[in-house]
Amino acid sequence: MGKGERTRKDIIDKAFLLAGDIGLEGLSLGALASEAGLSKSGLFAHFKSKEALQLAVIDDIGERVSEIIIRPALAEPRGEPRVRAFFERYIEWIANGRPGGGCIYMALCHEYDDRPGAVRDKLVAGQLEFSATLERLVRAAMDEGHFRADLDPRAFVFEFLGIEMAYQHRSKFLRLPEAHDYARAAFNGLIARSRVPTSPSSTE
Amino acid sequence: MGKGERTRKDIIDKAFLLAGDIGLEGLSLGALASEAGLSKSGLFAHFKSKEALQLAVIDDIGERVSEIIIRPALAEPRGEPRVRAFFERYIEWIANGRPGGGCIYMALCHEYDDRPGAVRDKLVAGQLEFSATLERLVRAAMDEGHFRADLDPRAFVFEFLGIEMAYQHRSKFLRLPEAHDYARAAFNGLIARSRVPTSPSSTE
DNA sequence: TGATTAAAAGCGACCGGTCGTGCTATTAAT
DNA sequence: ATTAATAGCACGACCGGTCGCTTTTAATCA
Repeated sequence: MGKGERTRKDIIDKAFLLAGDIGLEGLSLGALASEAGLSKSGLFAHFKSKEALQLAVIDDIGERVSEIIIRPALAEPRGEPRVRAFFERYIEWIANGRPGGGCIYMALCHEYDDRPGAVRDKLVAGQLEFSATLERLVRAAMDEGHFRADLDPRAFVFEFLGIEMAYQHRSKFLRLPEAHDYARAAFNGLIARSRVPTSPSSTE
Repeated sequence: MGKGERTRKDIIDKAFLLAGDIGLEGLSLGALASEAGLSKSGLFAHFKSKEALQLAVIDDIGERVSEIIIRPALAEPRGEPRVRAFFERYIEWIANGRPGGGCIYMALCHEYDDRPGAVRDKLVAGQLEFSATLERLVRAAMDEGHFRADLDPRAFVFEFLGIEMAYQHRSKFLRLPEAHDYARAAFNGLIARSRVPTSPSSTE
């Protein structure tokens, strides 16, 4: 029984890596089976359909995100350090590529832009929850006086994710090495704009 | 002959729309053929392979981008209006979805993150050229004193594309209606930071 | 301890379907 | 009659998924 659970986890791990390369939909069960060291029919003993496997992979991604990004960030002091740790963990996840990272929600979405279904719903839910977590961090930093009170946390999240997306796209697809520096600089600018202003009176 | 050229353009138009929905790789020649009103084998009279068709579609996207985004932007006065027109046209392209827009490079890239080939190369080239055009606009605005001299044009382009990506992702996939406003606000912030400072001495 | 047995897991073969891609016959215009 | 273009069709490869059989595993009982 324990052995079986181990196999199931192995399959999800391999599927996680493959999905990072070719997406959740393009993932071939035959390729996954041979990668995980069993036959295609053996897969169906663990997952009753491709969709069930995809949903399991999305669950797994959520757990990885919690473990690798969210939990370590929450271990940091409240306010800017916590938001910054969130950024650092996130950028590191993207930069690592694989193993252990490399596939995050965003790369998997475009396949489902116009394709409704349980997989799409779960992807959307996962990302909304992720955004909400970051938004909560920012809101807490505002409440405790680390960020300016007139900041819009959702706008912050919007810009944050834009930076991460541009970083992922320009480093992984366009292979521009300077993307890393620009991402960090853009994030620093975002933080600077979000901090309470040091000079007391600056009216535009 | 003229008739043939017309048919070829029709096929590319349909392929452009289909690729916007399901990507360049997921595009099915059978679906495309029936959509364009000919048989699957009829396609091969116009394009000798799927790859040739994909390359033609990418060329077509480049022409559309020139026509719909770049050319109108260049008609605006130099400096901020030109950069702003670039942004407005781009955001409009994304918002339109279809017909006539909706498919832009970014949504097509993830399929080729780890798949080398002529299609990937052409996609990369198209995007680098697109980025270079925007970078040239920003650089000109700097040279003519509209933007601050210590601005990094590539960093500007990085943030610009990040905003557009976040907008596309959050409006088309997550269906968040506020994405439009946040994109515009983020762009205004980017412009404000890029302008020459009105208050003469601000060291920080 | 060693034999029995039932269940769990894995395997190869195979199904219907779709894919990209060539070949061939038919059509239609010159 | 010639020729260019098209439709129909067959092909091999691959897809997600099913089925029946064999092997391994682990608990049971003598």
